[in-house]
Amino acid sequence: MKIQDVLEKKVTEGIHTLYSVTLPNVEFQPTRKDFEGDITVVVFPMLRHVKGTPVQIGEQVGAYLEKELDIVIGFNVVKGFLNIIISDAFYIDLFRDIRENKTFGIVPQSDDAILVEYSSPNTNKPLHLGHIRNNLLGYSVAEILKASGKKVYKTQIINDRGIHICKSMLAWQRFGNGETPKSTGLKGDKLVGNYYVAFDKAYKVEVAAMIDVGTDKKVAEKEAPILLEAQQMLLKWEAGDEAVVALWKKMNGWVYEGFETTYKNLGVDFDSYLYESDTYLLGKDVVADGIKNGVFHKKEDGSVWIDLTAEGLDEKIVLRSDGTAVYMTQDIGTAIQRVKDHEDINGMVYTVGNEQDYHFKVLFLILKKLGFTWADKLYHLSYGMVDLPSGKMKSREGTVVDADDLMEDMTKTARAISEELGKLENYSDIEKQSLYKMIGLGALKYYILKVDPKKRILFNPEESVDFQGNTGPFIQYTYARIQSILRKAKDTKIEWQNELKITGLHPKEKELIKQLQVFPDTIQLAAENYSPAVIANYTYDLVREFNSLYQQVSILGETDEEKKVLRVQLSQKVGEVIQSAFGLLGVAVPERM
RNA sequence: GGUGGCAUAGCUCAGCUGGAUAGAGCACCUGCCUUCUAAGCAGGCGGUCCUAGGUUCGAAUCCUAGUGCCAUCACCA
Repeated sequence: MKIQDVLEKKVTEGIHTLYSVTLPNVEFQPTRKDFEGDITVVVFPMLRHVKGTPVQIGEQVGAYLEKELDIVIGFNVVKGFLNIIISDAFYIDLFRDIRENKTFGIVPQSDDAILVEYSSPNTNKPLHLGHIRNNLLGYSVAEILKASGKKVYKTQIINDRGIHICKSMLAWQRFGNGETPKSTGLKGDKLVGNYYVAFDKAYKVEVAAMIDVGTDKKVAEKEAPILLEAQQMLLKWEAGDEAVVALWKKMNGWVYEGFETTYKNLGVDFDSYLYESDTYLLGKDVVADGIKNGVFHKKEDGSVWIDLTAEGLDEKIVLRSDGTAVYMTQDIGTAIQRVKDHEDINGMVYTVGNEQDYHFKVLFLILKKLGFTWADKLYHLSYGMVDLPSGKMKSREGTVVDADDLMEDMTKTARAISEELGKLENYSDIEKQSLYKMIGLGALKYYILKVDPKKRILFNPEESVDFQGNTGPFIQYTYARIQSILRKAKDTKIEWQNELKITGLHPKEKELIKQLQVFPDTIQLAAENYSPAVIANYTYDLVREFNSLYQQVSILGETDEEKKVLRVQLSQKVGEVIQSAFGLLGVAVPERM
């Protein structure tokens, strides 16, 4: 039983005994560091029910608790705060339980299943820093939900069709000279991305030339020959033209290969994929049904709309007048398809940037109006943009931070720092390389995930991501130090797996146990809020607490055998929790660094 | 213009359902490596919590209005 539950019961009982009043609830908070005590009862809210001054009530309740409970060994009252001192024995018992629990904080998987969508890129250009945030968030939230007891399916929908990929295809046909990833040594997504840029360049030249000979700018932008040709290509694709489809398949294939490499390096994975080329027609049937049911209405020109003005939104198009699908149509179809594919799911999470807040608001509302009861279980995991000091990233202007390059840079930075510190003498080059990557990626992932998802991130490529303080490497470093202790403990044959016989705690040890104790609640909180930042901040606090102990007392040098055993056990458990928490963030931890 | 989000130390961020003197990191300054890894620890400096009202015993937190930044409101994605 949790200490809070025990105390709540006793406080309520005490108030009832002392004042014959039944409290609806009792408010607790951790005792501030500047006061003596472990947990604090806030007396102010009781004043509504009990007559008296906060200090009086606090004193009486404190005395009652001390008399009634063995674990309460003292108290003090400051203004309206009753600070309770809990016995070391309680925390030692608590730690015994925590230590024995090999999956501490992790709730066993239930049948409550949920689908998490993330990444979902277009296939005309490589992944960039914005995608990295999306991928890290989606992956981490999926892992957190899993740890909170849910069954999780990770998925993505790939936007593989449309005018954008046709542009790359056309440019490749024209300027490509048959280049392939193999012939150029380029990653497939990079190669295709280059042609997307090449298209834009050629397009701009054409537009400028037309304007020079007197064409109106707007007309030129709409009628540049290369653009018209790309649109022709899209029509051919939709008509199933063999040559176009073959080219489309070939170039998309290159892109997928490139993406896979990036995902692998980033350490994210998926249980399933959907392609828009497979699903873009699905929504149309639903729209047709919706017209019959009166959810949608057709205008004279043939376009189909939904009126959401009653809900405070506006009219939204769901089908163009030429009968082709818009994004909304596809998303309706995709959602329905997913529910069909996963009969056990009880909710879906869409990891998509906050620029699409409105889109998802409308999508969920439409699905609800269509009568799908599961529409209430959809959640848009909306996150802020990653901006550069110069503003928004724009792929056509070459201001994007490329995902692969960034990971490579982080690895290089990790190498430079490691070499300077020179702690890896007997590591092989391969071991070193994998460690540099682990640290570099750790820095990057933590840097992005520690920020509340809904806040935008300002990323300055000039100032490299930190490796000190509240950072991934700092936490990895602590983990490595712990492993070093455990290796030595093993070597020196300390009987540290034995049952604890200790009766008293160092204040730092107590603080550490308190911090360990809240790990399970932290996972639940992170899951409820879809926020890896909650996990990141928790881990940082835990690690700070451990380092403080580490510097203040000797662990293996402790002469009292029982104290030594406790400290080694504490170290081990802290290490396990770091590994577990970082696992939820998708960050690996090293044996040494 | 309508709607939504954000605003906390020079910079980057915490601050749980309202609770004590608003916390970390970076940067700057001062100590600490013959003893478990100094990517560390201990301490110092640094705040009109955007502004003005309101609710409350109590507001960074909740409500209202305003300011600033961002997004969105297209037969775009």
